Amino acid sequence: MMLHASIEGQNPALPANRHAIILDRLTADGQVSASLLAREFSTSEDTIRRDLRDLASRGLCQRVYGGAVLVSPASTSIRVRATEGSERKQALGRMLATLLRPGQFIFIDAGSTNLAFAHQIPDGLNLTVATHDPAIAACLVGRSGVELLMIGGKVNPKIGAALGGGPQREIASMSPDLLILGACSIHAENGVGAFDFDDAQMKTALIQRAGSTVLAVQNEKLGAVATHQIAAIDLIADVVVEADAPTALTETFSSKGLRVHHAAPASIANEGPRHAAGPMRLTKRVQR
Amino acid sequence: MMLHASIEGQNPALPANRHAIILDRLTADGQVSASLLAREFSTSEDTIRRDLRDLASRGLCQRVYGGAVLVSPASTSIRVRATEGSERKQALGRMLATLLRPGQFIFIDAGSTNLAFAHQIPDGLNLTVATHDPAIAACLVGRSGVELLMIGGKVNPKIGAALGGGPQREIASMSPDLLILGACSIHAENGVGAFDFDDAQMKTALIQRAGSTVLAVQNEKLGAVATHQIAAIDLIADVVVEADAPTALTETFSSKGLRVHHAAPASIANEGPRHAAGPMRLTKRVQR
DNA sequence: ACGATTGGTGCATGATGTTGCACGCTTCAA
DNA sequence: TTGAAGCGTGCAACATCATGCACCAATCGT
Repeated sequence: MMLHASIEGQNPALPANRHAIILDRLTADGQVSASLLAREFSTSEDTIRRDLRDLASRGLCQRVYGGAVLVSPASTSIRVRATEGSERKQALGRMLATLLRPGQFIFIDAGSTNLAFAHQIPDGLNLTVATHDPAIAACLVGRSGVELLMIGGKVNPKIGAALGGGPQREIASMSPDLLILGACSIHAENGVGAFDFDDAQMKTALIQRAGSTVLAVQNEKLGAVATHQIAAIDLIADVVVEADAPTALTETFSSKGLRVHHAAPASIANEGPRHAAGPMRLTKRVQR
Repeated sequence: MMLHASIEGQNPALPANRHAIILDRLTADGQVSASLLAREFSTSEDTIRRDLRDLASRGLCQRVYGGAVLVSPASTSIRVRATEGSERKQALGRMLATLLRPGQFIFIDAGSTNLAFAHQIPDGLNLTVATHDPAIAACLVGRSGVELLMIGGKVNPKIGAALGGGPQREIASMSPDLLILGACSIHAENGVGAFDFDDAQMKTALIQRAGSTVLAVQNEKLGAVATHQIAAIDLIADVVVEADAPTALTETFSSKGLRVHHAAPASIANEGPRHAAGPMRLTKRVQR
């Protein structure tokens, strides 16, 4: 860990080395400051920002105003993560819900976006729903017109769902009509990826079992390449993107034969769930 | 959890990280003072107030005059909050939590009382927790010091948990130290009962596997007789009752060899977080 | 050897996010 | 009831960001 002894202000680090050093600093301190790193490497902040953008696109860190932080600090629970960008996730979830057909057997993959989707599932569709995410299951318990199958196993605290050999054996006997695939990266050439090994294995197995697969992605996941590849892009039938998704990327998907669905803009419309009054501060602190 | 080492008065925390640090402080102490935080981050109180407003708008804390306090344990989903509700169940859950020992393997049966208990499980006990209730699992996901085993299967909408042959086979290989048995009836002569056939079968199987069984009951369940008998009363080691439980009934339990634990009265139960002693006095008056 | 290409870098600019302060109002404690 | 502390809002100053562009060096093909 003492590889990169750095004299303040005089570090001739190679570009590739900067990434490693930044990651070290990140795991050590949980955060890095763009301006400090720039001074340390005696480079411009633009270069640091580019590095950070690069790392973030690989899922290795999360950009914030002023620098970057660890992807999922242990202190911020799933519950906190679920509150981030909720309007945009709800919009994606609403569009996903329109793809459902009565009587279908659907499998809902883990993730906060899919949890938002689960809340939007309308009643009376007589669906059979399977999931390995306890939060999604809890949200669907007692919902009329939903028969719920819970996949059990040891719950991975990072992903928030049951992962491993047991769950994979359980789904081996299932043939869902539709798979709602969870948050991961998607790229026209490199296909679909995930950031955790067990999660990737589970997703791979799910895609193989499903009759059709639909994927909802927020803008920051578009065009990113993750550490674990899951499937080629032609295994995905539909993709749901945000209203303001860059057309340059969505066109690469449709040219590959995917159906691209745009969610409604998550504008000021859906403000009301909690305190209607009160000057809420809606500024997002996580960069995109 | 010690990611953000902070030198008093000189914390170079990134703006976005303040949220995580404040949440840490909040869960540790149950309350935070705006002026103290401002000094600690060497920033103005305005910024802290903005942060607090932001967190509160996401339901992660509750603003009070002078700072913020932990949101009362109802911060999960709306559905959960609806079924949870009563302070009496929280009081029972708090007493149940005192019966836990570090390193134990516990199984939590289904039910809203047990969900209230799950919220009260303290951190750092290094427990292994198994449950077949998705709501309870969702509440424990990502909790530090908890290894979570989810029992899968078809979820019974009435009970809100996975029931049937599959789940019973899964638990057949488990030997939990402690079983937190769910809401059912208890009677000194007729033993313990439940109101649903599948649920009763599950509970029977659980009791047989568990090293020890504890049962928390609200007053209305005391002395009642349910439709399906589960076990003789001597299979229960501990029973937790409400503060004002009729002594006539509790004495019949203790005469049978059960340890009877009385929960704190619900009226004062929700007063003050764990650390009563604090230099600052944040009024409980909630801001709007 | 030589020109074209590529990737990395720094700078300028316009846009966006954040912070501290002033001011008037509300709440608290004595 | 009164003084002090806390609070919300608007605003201006400042910091950070994304993008386009020019420049440089290394690489590659001819």
